[in-house]
Amino acid sequence: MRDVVSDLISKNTKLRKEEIEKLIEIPPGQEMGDYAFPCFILAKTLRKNPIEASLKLSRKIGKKLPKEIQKIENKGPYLNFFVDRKILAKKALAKALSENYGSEKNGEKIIIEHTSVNPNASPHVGRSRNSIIGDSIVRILKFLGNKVEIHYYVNDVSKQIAMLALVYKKGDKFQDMLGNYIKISKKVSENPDLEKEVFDLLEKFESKDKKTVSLFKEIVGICVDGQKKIFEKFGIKFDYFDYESEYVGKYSEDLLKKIEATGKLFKDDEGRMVLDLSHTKLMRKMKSPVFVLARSNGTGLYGLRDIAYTIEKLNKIKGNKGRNIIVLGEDQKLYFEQIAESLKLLGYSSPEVVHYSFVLLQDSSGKAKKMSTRRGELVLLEDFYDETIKRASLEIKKRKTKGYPEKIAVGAIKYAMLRNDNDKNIIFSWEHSLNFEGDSGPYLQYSYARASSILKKFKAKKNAKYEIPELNESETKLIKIISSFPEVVKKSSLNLNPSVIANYSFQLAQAFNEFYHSSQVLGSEEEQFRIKLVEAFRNTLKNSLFLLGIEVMDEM
RNA sequence: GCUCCUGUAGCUCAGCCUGGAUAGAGCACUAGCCUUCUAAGCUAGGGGUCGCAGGUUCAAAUCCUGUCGGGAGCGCCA
Repeated sequence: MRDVVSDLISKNTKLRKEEIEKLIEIPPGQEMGDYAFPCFILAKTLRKNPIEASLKLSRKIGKKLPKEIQKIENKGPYLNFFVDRKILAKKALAKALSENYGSEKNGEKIIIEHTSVNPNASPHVGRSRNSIIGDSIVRILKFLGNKVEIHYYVNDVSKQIAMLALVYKKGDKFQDMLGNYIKISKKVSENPDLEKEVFDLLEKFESKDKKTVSLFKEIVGICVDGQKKIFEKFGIKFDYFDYESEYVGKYSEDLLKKIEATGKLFKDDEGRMVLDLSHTKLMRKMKSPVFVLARSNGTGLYGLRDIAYTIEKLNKIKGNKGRNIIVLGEDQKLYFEQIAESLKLLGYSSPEVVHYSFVLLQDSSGKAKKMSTRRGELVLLEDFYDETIKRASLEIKKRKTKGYPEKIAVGAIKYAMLRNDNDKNIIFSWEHSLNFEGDSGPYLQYSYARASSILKKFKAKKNAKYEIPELNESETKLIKIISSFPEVVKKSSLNLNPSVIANYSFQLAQAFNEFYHSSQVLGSEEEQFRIKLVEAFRNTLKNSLFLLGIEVMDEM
């Protein structure tokens, strides 16, 4: 419909269609029409004030309106267009009733790495933001027809695992890891000798001491399995688990030689292998613009292995025009730039990166603080999940319906993690998170259930045809929002930002609830049409929630 | 000290990329609506110097500069 308007204007002015497309806006209120064209730009060329320019344009256009445009109206410097609502509704419904509404067939190969939490404990809510955002991006990209491969990079070569290894006892379970970790962290921070022991153990692992390797593997195995189970509850899956330890030794030593060939690698005063990045923009972002790749004893560091790993991922899509995406916390911004510049030196392009900010805990006084695994000041994803299930079960019991508390809990949590823009901190409070009213996951699922309930009670008549009636305000609003779904999906994929879809879903559900309240469906004169509208809504919301990883149910 | 992100109603957030018409939601608060499709809902109301100060522009929450508050980071952690 926007197309019709821009076409019309371009025929009657000297402006190019693409130019007009950008200028067209949606008026603040429905009574002002469906599209508006601000005439300030015409004022200049016509040498008239914008109000006169608008009048002149409207006289010219008004002579012959296409059938899609019902009327036009001047309002100050704006020219407002009222589209024919029946044509609008017909077009929108036809599209929105198809099952894969909003999807495309792009066929690009995309590798995405997300989650990659330290395998030392159960993930906390802050880190889960990585997985939830990552999973949603996967869904969006797949929905647009791309071939997506999901990777989890397991950081099994770390001080954290070495610390766990010091206190690990046979038979320890995943649930024990966090407690162990907090205990040993405290001890290590107070005792330098113990810290040395930790590093010695890590070195043994890196030099592939058999006993140490099997001990590390055992611990990491328990942790990865435990994490996998939790993510499964959230419907988050991975295609590959890539272990950092695979890149220890020869693999990274070879890489180091290649990096040396760039002439930017040097040994510093203390014997470390350091990459000089003073020629890059990191010059002004770091105290000393270098990237330390190996310790003075010659063993490689995390960054080196990460470069090796990233190159491997990049090679997988080489030649077939693929994309490489990685989801990282905001604490990794500078680090990632170091990786990117290193790759550039080696002649590689760097992956696209999605950064997200941390989840802060709000205490009873209203102040927000960051979570800390080491200090044990955190909310575990598992605990959050359990509490939310309790709350959902209570609600279901109250209204004696059939609902799925697990689905509601996952919906509530995912929505809470996705509704904010990626680079904004999320302020977590139990009170707000357990409130299922208004702007929340359960509200969205509830709207879906309401729609389902209508469709279930509807008895289809044979050969029933529907005419599109005069639309009331809530119907018009709902149809407009439904019809903008494909644009919203595209926008969120372009920015790799699921919050766009989260916000859209809420607007969509809200428009439906307004419609639900104002317009009786069953038994009304417009029953046939309204049923189609409800179907179109339900289908659109289902697709939109699917992209967020939120499941729907017919009853709750 | 330097770099990045962020500041919009009491609280939690949209809008900023791509400048335009009275700055939108939710929670909380007040008053209504269940013998019509699920009240996890809807309607109405109060509540805003869009952190602050400059600048650009016919027009700034939106762009630029500065400044203050919050978050993240800046050499053998991952």
